[in-house]
Amino acid sequence: MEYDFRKIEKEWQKKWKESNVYKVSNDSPKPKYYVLDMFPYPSGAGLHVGHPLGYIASDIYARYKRLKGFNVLHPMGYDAFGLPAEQYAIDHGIHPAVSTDANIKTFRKQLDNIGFCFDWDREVRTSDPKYYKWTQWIFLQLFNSFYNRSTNKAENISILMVAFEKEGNVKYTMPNAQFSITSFSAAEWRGFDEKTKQDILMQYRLAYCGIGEVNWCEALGTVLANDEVINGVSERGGYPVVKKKLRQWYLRITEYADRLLEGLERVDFSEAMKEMQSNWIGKSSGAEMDFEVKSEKSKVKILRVYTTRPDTIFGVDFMVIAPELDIIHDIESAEQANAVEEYITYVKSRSDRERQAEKKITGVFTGAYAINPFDGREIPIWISEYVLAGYGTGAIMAVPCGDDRDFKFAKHFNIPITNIIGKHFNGEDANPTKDAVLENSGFINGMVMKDAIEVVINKIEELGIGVRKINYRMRDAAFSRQRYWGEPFPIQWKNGTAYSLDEKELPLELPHVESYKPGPDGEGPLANIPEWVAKELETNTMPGYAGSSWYFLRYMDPLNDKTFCDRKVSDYWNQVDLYIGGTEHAVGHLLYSRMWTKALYDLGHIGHDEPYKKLVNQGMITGSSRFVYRVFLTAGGIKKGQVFVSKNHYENLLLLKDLPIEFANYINKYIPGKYTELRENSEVNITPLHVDVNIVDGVLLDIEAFKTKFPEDQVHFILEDEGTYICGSEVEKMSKSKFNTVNPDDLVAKYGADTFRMYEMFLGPVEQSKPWDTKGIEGVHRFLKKLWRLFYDDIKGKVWNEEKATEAEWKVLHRTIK
RNA sequence: GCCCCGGUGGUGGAAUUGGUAGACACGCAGGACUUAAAAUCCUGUGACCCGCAACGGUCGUAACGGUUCAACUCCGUUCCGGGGCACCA
Repeated sequence: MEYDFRKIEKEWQKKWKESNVYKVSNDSPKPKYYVLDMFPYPSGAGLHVGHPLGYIASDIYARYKRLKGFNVLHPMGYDAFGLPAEQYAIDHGIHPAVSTDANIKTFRKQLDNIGFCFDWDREVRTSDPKYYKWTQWIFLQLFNSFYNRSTNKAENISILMVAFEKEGNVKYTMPNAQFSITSFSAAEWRGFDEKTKQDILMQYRLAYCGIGEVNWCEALGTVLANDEVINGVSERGGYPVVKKKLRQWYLRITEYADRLLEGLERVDFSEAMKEMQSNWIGKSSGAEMDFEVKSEKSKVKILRVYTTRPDTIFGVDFMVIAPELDIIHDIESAEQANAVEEYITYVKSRSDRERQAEKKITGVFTGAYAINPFDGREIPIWISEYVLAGYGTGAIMAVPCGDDRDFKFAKHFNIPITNIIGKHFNGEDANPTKDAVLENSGFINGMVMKDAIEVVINKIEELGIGVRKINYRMRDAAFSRQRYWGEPFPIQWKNGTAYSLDEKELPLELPHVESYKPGPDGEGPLANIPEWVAKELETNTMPGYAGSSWYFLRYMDPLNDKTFCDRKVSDYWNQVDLYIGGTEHAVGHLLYSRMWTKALYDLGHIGHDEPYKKLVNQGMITGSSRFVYRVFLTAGGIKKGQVFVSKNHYENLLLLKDLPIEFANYINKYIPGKYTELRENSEVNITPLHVDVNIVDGVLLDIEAFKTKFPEDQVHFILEDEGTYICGSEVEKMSKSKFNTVNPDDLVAKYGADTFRMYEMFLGPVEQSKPWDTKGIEGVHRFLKKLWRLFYDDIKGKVWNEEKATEAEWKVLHRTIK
């Protein structure tokens, strides 16, 4: 009785299905355990062997926990809204809903093949109106909330309105300092018209609309979030991204910066992951500090800067303002005005991309001076593109002996450098140390720098010339896309004011469109639909991360049509105990879903404020590409023949002078022309070509299989001495164009799901990235056959019985397990 | 440039309050079975040395140095690989 995996697996999969064995109840006396995979985007390409790695790992763990007596929630679904489906629709005229549905069917079939123990009754699709009804509902929760900084949580906006009626906004600092009205009394509030009131409330909402500089990608026709832009180009497709001012929806994630940071201490994520997130949040503490300005116009009296190093105050040799700041025109001298104007024009001409790619040292003197409040020194005020308008106050105090950028700037423009750290500064490099003893530093002379920081902050607060201040690098997250294939906003505009739709009107369904072309003025395709526009409905749609920010909650209670997830149910399942997925979502999905969880927690909809207890990041499975080497003679050569040379010959060919005689003979066989000619003319073109890895065994090419792809008479081979063809190899990303993808279906068909699953796990640690190599799968398959034979002999059949095991047998068993 | 993680046989990896390095498995080699091959079973398998053999010896955890009776494990320096950040003051 041999190991007939096809029969075995088919039989069991059928049994599982019939008996609903993986159906999970929300009502169980067993302790719960929640194992979650990052749900896939159902792309048209289907699964390759890299995708199931994490699913297999989580599946094994889910089974383990189930056997250990836990009630295990292990669901699967689809992140079905997104750009590629829409792009495909534009190119092929197929509605995204149709192509997405077809893709999901393929995915499901492939997943079933591998024999996962998902509870498919809990499947979710983010593009399903029954699902996005609740995405819209949660959006409205955010829209109708503000962040109360004194209670440190999200609260309903009505609380704010009551407070405004009573006492204005004294107790509630407006998060947006740029807004035209930042403080008002109760009387003033009552005097405002409806539109002004709504505009003010918008400045507080956790989901808000505003005009902002956004990352606009012309090629994709949409706005992208910061984490979707890599080095000035779009993450998807690598298209140029420019800054553009547009009306946008945002999530006020900055209000959660501290809690997102603090929460990291309570979760089990890898250090690398935590670091990525905390870098992204980028908390820094220091002080804002005012400098008196001395300028011709004397319009502006104060320049406010942000610094993390108040201890270096006596080393300030110049100030720098970001070129975008309006204050520049109030302080520039008549003499410098032209130069300043010229410089601002130059900066405007530079794209973000250029600014990041070539970090040139540029800048111009404004003609104005700042006064150091501690020693009265006059400090020249410059403007330069290296200071960013969006961070801190957009102005800095420059300390060239301690900061590399300031140092280079000072050197470039010949600004004298004050040394406040003695021998720690060598005059050739800045030294950012905090451990030096201060010199030339007035009242903090002789102090160690890190101790002086506190002393100086206290002093400036005492003198009333500044405040202690914490800054974050993280910005509010752009939350709208000028696209079709996403959740519509449940928002209706009336006289330029956004109002939420009533809950009863949800879901606001995505209407059918004929064209996916963008609407006018940078608006999305929904702006082309007259009925939509007539109702003044929002024409933007939500970004891809909207649906994925809360899907782990919907799995708990997927069919509920009264609420997104019953509170009793979410209290039972609570946090995801084990979450498995790739690192690419470190600062996107993971941060957003953590924020949504915290907001839902604040508003009392769920009972926990961190969604994932433990996160494991599976490594990427890279492809191992194989190459054949094609030789063409470009002059007087063969007309239609192609010669494929094996690897060793290829390497020799690259070193023409080392070409062995035997090889010259080969060439004579297939290529007209003498070896010497070849050498002198070098009119030979050798091209490595990707060859389908599925017809290569290790590095040995299946020559017969290869020949089927080319007409026999046109293909010649120059083989190794043993008569084999050795391919070249290289590790690359797995992709169809590189012919290095391996389809799990083929492997499952050949070896069975158990072999395939075991082999994926055998490849190495889940967290590690590693190249796929089918070579070792035979060994795992043999191992499983051996295991099978422990129970069934090929001839004798069943070799086990139900007798009680002897002590010796128990020993063997446990030794084996160990 | 800065930050984080890692480096043990041909391969995946065992072994750390410092105490027999390489468990287990894959692969590979030799043998058995077979007309032959596959499958299967048995044996061997870090490198080197001595010996008919049993036994034994030397080296060995990226490299070098240090602490220790004792180092894969602790410390220092360097090299290599992977990942992240990159004008955030």
